[in-house]
Amino acid sequence: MSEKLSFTEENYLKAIYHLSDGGKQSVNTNSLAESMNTSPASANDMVKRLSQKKLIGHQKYKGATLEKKGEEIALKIIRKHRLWEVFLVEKLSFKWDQVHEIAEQLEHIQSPLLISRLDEFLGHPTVDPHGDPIPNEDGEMKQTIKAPISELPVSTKGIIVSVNNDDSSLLKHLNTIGIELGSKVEIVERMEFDGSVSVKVDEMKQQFISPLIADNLMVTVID
Amino acid sequence: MSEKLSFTEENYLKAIYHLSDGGKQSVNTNSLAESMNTSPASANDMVKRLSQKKLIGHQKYKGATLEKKGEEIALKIIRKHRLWEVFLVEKLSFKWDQVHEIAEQLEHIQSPLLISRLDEFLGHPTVDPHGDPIPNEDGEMKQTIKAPISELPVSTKGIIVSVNNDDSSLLKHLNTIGIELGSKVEIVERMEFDGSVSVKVDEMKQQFISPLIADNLMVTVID
DNA sequence: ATAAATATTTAGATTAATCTAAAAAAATAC
DNA sequence: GTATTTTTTTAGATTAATCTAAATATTTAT
Repeated sequence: MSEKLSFTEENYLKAIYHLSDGGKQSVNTNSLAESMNTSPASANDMVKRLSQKKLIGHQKYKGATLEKKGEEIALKIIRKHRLWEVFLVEKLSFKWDQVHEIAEQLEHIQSPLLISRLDEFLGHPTVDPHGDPIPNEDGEMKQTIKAPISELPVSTKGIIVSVNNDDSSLLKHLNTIGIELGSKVEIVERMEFDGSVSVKVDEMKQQFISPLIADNLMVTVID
Repeated sequence: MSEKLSFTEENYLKAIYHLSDGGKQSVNTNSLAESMNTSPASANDMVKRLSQKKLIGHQKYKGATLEKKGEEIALKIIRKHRLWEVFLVEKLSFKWDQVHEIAEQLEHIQSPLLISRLDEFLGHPTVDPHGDPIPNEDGEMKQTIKAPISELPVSTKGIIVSVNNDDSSLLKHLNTIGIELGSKVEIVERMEFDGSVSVKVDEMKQQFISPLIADNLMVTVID
């Protein structure tokens, strides 16, 4: 059936998937080359190769578009990447910002059984430690909901994905109360009179959060 | 420092390590080629390459011998391979005979931190699911002790590594009582009057084992 | 709508890892 | 100790993935 792809080919497919915003747009040679840290000529060579294999579509001077088969492969790689990231953070105590490079390697391991077992072992997570959604076995991804803590109902769980504010004293405060990008939070209680919020951080310590902070902490909702 | 090796180069080093019985003997081109499923010409090409990099020693027509640096690398790969096998069996419920191929891929992932974390996560195992010893971070391997169940003292733990007997009714019996290659056993009690033994299998069910079987089940001792 | 800037493609070369076929050396057999 | 067999090496070719430099097409600006 489908002949085995090289790591490089897989990486190109993944890059095309991301740059095309999930296969919606076509990807021009230069951005692809930049994303792959290579020359436009090399990117063009690879575009020809992948197009020959019917994984992407390509007309001269018109950029690359994912074909169905190519998109399937890209989604499988993304699934593997994100599952491994969950493993590294949840089981091996890595921080959210240490896992990407390792997952870039692990995503190329070939074994469907390994991935389904890993998925089960991790409890079928739907988002990775950066808050990005994990495609299921059929390549379907749940749409993620991203909102400030101030807008989430009580008992919602989520992952801190960004801080809408770069005031250094705010960042320092977050640091001291143990909240960082990638932290898992659960809304415990909301004080309606002033909008302050009580959250549980990383399934451990409970923290009180001021209305201002609650407005600036963006969270991706889990489940 | 040491330039990154290709998967192929790593695999050759590993093969040379195994074929030379841990660096003791020199390895001839033909056996290396056979072990790598390739032609003697290709193996010879690679021997030249690795010798150029000072990872192995090589004189024309005299075969290949591991240099210190090459042996270190080989041991690191073997360490990774065996740790991943433990992970697959202990954490992802693979059977001992399903893990080799996947570990062949995982052993090439580069990240010392990943391996030390994995080692810790698995509780610093000293043998893999086949009973082979796992080198530590310094490349040292505990010598394994292999003996029939009949000779092991009470409370010893081990892994079934072979059955010294291919009587099919014995194999069938082992099968029905849930003992197979790779099973983890602990000696619970020995009946001195007839040499029969009570063992705990895979940390669950307790089983009674006849003297004949106890003599024929070879075990590698853990710890 | 033409010129200038940008993007894309082609041509030709390079490197790693392989191959086949043939030559050369070493081991073995008689 | 010569002939035969086996092992090892060389020579030359091939394929994938890359590169640089040059050529060509497209887009943008005036």
